[in-house]
Amino acid sequence: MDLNKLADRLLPGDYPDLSFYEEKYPPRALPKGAEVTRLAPSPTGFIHLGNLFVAIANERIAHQSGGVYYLRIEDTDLKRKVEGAVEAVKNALRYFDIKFDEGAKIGGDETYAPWYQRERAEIYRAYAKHLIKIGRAYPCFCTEEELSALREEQTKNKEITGYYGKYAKCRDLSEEEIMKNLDEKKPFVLRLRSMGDPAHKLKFVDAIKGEIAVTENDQDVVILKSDGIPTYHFAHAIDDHLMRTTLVLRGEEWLASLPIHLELFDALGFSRPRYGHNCSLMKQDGETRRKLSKRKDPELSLEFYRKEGYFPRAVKVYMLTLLNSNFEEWYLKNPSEPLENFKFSVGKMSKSGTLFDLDKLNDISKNELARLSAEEMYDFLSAWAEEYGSEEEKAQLQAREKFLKALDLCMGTSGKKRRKDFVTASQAMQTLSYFFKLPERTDDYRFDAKTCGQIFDGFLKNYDFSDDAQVWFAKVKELAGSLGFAAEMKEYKANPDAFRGSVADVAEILRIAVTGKANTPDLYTIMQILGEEETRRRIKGAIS
RNA sequence: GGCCUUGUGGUCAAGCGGUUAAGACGGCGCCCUCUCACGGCGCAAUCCCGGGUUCGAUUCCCGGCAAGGUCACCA
Repeated sequence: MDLNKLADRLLPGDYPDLSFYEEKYPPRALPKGAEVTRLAPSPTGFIHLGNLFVAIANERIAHQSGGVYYLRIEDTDLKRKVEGAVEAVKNALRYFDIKFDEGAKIGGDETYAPWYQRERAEIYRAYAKHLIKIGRAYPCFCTEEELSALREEQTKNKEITGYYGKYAKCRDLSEEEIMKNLDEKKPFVLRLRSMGDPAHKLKFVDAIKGEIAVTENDQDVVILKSDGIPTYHFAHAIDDHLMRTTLVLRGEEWLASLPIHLELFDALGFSRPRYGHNCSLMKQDGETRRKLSKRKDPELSLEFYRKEGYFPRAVKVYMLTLLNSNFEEWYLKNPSEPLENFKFSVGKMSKSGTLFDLDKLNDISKNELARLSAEEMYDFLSAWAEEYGSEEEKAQLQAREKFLKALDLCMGTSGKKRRKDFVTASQAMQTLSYFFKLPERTDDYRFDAKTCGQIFDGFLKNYDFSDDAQVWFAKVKELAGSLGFAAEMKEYKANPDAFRGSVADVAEILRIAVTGKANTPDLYTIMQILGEEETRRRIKGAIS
């Protein structure tokens, strides 16, 4: 068979010689050891935690080695394409402080553009034509019905499914048959003529998993779909070669197709990049654990974290602690160093599936927010409210001075000890709400109305807004004593039966009256922030 | 089902032939304390199972088992 003729018939037109592309996209001039990595999402508009997870690893490796990190869009499947998705990806990653050097909607060096696979169709076809000419690709006219019938039969016979060996019907079509099909305008796909043998197992060193066994590929996979657009596998080989990627860090779900990629690189005459397959984020679901799923798990969506108001750095820190097991210890020892100073290593990435732990994230979030000044916290909350806050919350933030005082109290920014009251922006706004209006009581009075009334009356009678904290508390103690409550906790603990309760109970009743809650930071300061009028109004209102 | 990967407390995990088997989160208890938060101290809890190899296996080998991934003209 005249392969050149076949190639011209299948992919008519002039395509540049392959050396053209080699020269157009030359090896990158980078220092020794520099890694070129990428993030290559498909534009579905849904960017999730798993993307962020691998994105951070790729970013760290590129940048700490003095290499390049780029964004490529895998838009070969138009069924999945969503308008504005690329913007969404870019924005989401920027929110979490992941910076690209070049790529789609990024700008930067255009040498290796275009970054959209749809715009690279000519390149793929040129290589596909080459594969036809050297006998490594052939047209397949099988219909989807035929293919699924084949699959069914194979399944029934407990055979391996797919297009391979004797099942590859179109693999050995004669020239006449091919031409006849073409004349009849039958649609076709281009398949790889695989030379692999699954009986051959090869050792392969994965950058994360270490030495693994790979079974040679023997599937004649589709490389060009009937619309002339490449499949992922083919585009991956060509793009990562031409964009001069040195390390392909990707999710573990790709491990199964590694044999295909290996064969493709070899068939195309490309040297292979290194690969690292990282574990996916899992979630406990009843008895078993599974991959985080888009439909069932809102916490998979990055939007979830923005909406809840997680501090972006906290999410990043959590990802880093999952990504590199020694990060946490380093961070504990070097809390004020930039995160970039941590020596990230691919080899330390976890081999096994990691269960996503919201408790752990929350703990990290608390710590991260506790590092902020009141002003920084205010700015963070304002930015969050701008996008996700209610009108009421926005109005509360308008009272900046008062808000800062409340933050100062709740964060302990002017005391010796920092408080860690805040986990997320939405939770913080919720927590702070009693500074602006008396919320519904979340805790009940543990004493009868008469006792409470006595406490309110007694407090109001002696309350002087200009008292300092010591005097104020002395008065509360005095009030407690006069009503048969222990003024000193020590006395109470020594002999609880001798009192109706303690000064703690008295303070609690006042606290609930003023804030609706049994637990808050220092009540004196809260009253100072509220002002005398509001404080009195709330306590009076509590007398029923 | 085939192939691949993984298997240390509830979770994330250190470990790499001999350890009282780190640490962090969570849980529980105590202290501090007007409550909470912070902080301090402490407790409970782990090497998937079975064979080897070895003076000695969490660690090395083999075999099970379990979990996960993947088997498209989706990525």
